[in-house]
Amino acid sequence: MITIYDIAKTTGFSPTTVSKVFNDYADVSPKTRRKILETAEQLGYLPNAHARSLTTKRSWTIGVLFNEPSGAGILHPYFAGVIEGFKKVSTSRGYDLMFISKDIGGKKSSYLEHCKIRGVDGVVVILPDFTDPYFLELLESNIPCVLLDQESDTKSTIYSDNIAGGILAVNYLHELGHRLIAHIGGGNTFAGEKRLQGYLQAMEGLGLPVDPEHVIQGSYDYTVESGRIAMEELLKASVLPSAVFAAGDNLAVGAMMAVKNQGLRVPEDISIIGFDDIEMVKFLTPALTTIRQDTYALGNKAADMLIYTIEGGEEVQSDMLPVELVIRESCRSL
Amino acid sequence: MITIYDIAKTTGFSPTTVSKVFNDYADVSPKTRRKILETAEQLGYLPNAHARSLTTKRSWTIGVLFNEPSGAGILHPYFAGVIEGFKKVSTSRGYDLMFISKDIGGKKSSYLEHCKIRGVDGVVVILPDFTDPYFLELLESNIPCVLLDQESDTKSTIYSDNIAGGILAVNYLHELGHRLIAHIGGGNTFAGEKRLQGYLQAMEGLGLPVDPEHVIQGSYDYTVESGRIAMEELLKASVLPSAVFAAGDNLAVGAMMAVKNQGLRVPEDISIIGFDDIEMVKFLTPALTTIRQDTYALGNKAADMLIYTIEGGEEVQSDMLPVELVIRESCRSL
DNA sequence: CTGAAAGCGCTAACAA
DNA sequence: TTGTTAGCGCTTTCAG
Repeated sequence: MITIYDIAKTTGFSPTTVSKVFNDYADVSPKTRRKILETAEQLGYLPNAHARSLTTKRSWTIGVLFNEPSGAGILHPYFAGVIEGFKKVSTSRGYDLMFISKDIGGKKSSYLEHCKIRGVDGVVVILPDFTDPYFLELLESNIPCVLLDQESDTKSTIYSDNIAGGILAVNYLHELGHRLIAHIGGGNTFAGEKRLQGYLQAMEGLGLPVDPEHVIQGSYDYTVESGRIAMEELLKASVLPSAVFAAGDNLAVGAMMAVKNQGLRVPEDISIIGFDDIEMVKFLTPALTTIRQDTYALGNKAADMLIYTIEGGEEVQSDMLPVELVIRESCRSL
Repeated sequence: MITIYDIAKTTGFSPTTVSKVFNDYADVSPKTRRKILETAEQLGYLPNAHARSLTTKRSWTIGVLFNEPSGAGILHPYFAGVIEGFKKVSTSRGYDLMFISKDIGGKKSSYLEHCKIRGVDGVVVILPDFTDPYFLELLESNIPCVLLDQESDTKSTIYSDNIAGGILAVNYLHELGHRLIAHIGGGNTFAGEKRLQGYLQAMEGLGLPVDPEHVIQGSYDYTVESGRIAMEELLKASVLPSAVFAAGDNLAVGAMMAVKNQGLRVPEDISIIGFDDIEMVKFLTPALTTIRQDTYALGNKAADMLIYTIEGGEEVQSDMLPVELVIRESCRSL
């Protein structure tokens, strides 16, 4: 392995000067800079990130925290989209991404400990379950964080305008003539609660009564299976809704399955609208009408915020991105 | 930050002894071991991974290389499934995962350089394009690697039995009575070529002629769009096939779209079989018949192999996992 | 069973 | 503009 000492030796300068060149110090003459750069090239020198981190206390690494227990994790398009967007900007700003789990060195540990051991500069948190004590511990630490789909006074946060999304969905259904509008919720999650709130708010604004039988909670991990179960429940209601707003596309897909299994049709018998606009839903029959959230942009923004904090920004930031109604075929006009 | 020096000071032992405790050396008396562990706990000591890596030349980090240009990357269920499986075992063995891109420190660089700078212990490669010079450079290096869907003499490899999958698909179609069987290929990729090979082999075995007009290549990144385009091409053939075997589920989905857009129906007019069994396809109408590959198992195995190499295994390993026909509704009996 | 000393590769005062 | 010195936190001989 070639080190700055090797470069120092062959150029005749000191290691310090060599180091200065690689750190863009101004007080190096153009001539020596050139010479050092040249021989570094010739020798095939590559800096050692660990050594650098040891002295500077900066690792240029960002930890990625996401849901493991559910197994949905990385496989869920929401997560994947956010990470994709996040990676794009963090990479261009010089940071690499590392997965942080509760496992480290093959032993169980907390997220916070894992982060400290690895010396990450900051962490992006994409956890649906915000009651996890290890997550809470992280929140109370002074590690730079950005939280997705979460609210916090101490850490920066970013999320889609879930309430507006819920309202958008209900209003659209109302415009189509629907009055009996049910909701399949995203369980005990921030996004789920906001979407439910949007639903409730819109129903009230429209003067539509909410039948308690028409509000069913799906599971926090937004699986198709959970949507199916919720819809089966809904189909047992004394009065059937004519439309349902599902808090996630997977839930909506599950709901469509349940409807079909029951011998009913979407949208002829029941209209369904989802939330997310994951890629697959436009290929369903009927293609799913849904509320689109821009996961890629969410990831971009999250990275901006986190890097701002990492690089000394004091302000706790928060941002909300607009959502959009995407009309396809799963909702019919009454 | 608490270091082993702090522990040494408060316990009265030397830093060396403290270090030995954390490295499970046998030559420490149970009593001192206990005392050191206790005060470490009290002081809230956490090891510093960078410092450790600097001396040991081991980072307990595995680099993850995957396709970025296509943008499909992490969003593709194949990739996500493999990573999920890979992460599971590598994490339990004490390794963390880091994304490796061609960007480092905000500047362009090669994969190999990025790996060396970060000091990863090994890398898992999931790149469709095996002509990428930076990938080749990595192959020629002595960094431990495991390659997915690739063949190599110098690095360990793992993939599904793509040829058998192709054969399975064609034979199934043949059993259903199909004779005019077309193929939409996965382009210039290892998996794509093997699947094509399986197709050709089966056709020949069955004594079915292969109409050149009936073999169209999709793009290497297996997108829905590329499947749609390929199918449109196929629909212009002088003789229409009664069935098509698509080398990937996304391609199959695109093909289904094209068929529908043309006013034809699946499977009444054309039967379609895919490859992968990504989650969404069972929710399509008709639900897609496909060849399932076990991406999670692929990831598990890949991690086993890579860690074997990292930890000193000399042997270049290679493994092939079986695939399975999943019959649903997109192929009809003639 | 314990510890002293050296060194991993790099950066950061501070002098010169 | 350049170099000396010290040190980041840890591991590893090797000696006691």
